[in-house]
Amino acid sequence: MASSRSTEKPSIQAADSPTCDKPLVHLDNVRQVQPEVLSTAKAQRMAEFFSALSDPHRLKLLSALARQELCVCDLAAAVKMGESAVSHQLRVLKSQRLVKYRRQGRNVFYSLADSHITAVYREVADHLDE
Amino acid sequence: MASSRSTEKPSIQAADSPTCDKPLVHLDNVRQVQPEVLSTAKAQRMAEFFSALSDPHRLKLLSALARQELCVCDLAAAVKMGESAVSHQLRVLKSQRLVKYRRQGRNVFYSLADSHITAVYREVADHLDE
DNA sequence: GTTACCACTGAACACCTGCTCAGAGGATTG
DNA sequence: CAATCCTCTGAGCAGGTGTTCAGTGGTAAC
Repeated sequence: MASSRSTEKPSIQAADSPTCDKPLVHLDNVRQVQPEVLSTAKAQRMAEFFSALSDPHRLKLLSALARQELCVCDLAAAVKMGESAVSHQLRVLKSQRLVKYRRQGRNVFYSLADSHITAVYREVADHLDE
Repeated sequence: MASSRSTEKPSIQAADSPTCDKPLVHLDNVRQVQPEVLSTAKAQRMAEFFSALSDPHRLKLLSALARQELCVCDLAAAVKMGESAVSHQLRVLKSQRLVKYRRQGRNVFYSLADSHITAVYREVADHLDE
């Protein structure tokens, strides 16, 4: 038999878990939980999304855009950042589809992309307020 | 109306904006939006919260805990990480009150802290699925 | 008491993030 | 076309993040 503890552990190894050098205190729990664990790919995508929201300057930009659409230099003035820095951060927000934009003459106007954002915002605000 | 393009800029400076070397294309917009911008303190708190969710391993841990409470070594096995790494990450999740824990003998069992977490999870999943 | 086990911690290291600075691209004005 | 404005991009660098490794503390079993 495989493994470790004392006298138990009947036919513990799942077919796809070839080796088991870890302590595994409650192996049955582990096996129940494992199918519920996020896939690496999906965890990665969600992490990138939250990562886009994990900077105070980006959150300020979003809160400004929640009011109305704005161009880059106005955003920079509103949140007191350099325009280059704003542009870099907007790129991050764009990559996660948190904002959309339209060109008008020399300006590029940004606005929030969809409504999930505000919903997430509210849930988090509730969580932090308690 | 106030402002915008070429020949104006009469008494533009707000009382608390002493200097203005930035382009400020649409000053009226900026002044409308500014009070809506998150305070630095609140933006910081929200950023820290999202930051706790911005790592794929931590998201995997949370998805495992969504099923049932687990101790550290079981978590390590479920998400295929070292136990030390899990312990470090759980510290982050604890600091944002995303998980709670109870001691039982040699084990420490972790579980999700409250329901806002799953709500946030659903909103983000919806956002990413479209 | 001794041993084994589970969990936590600190240090060191590699990697990633976000800023500033300098410059390029695109569009409008004169 | 020349000049100006708004925006974007790449390089370079401080600072933060996440891992492993080694060691500590606390609890249960012998």
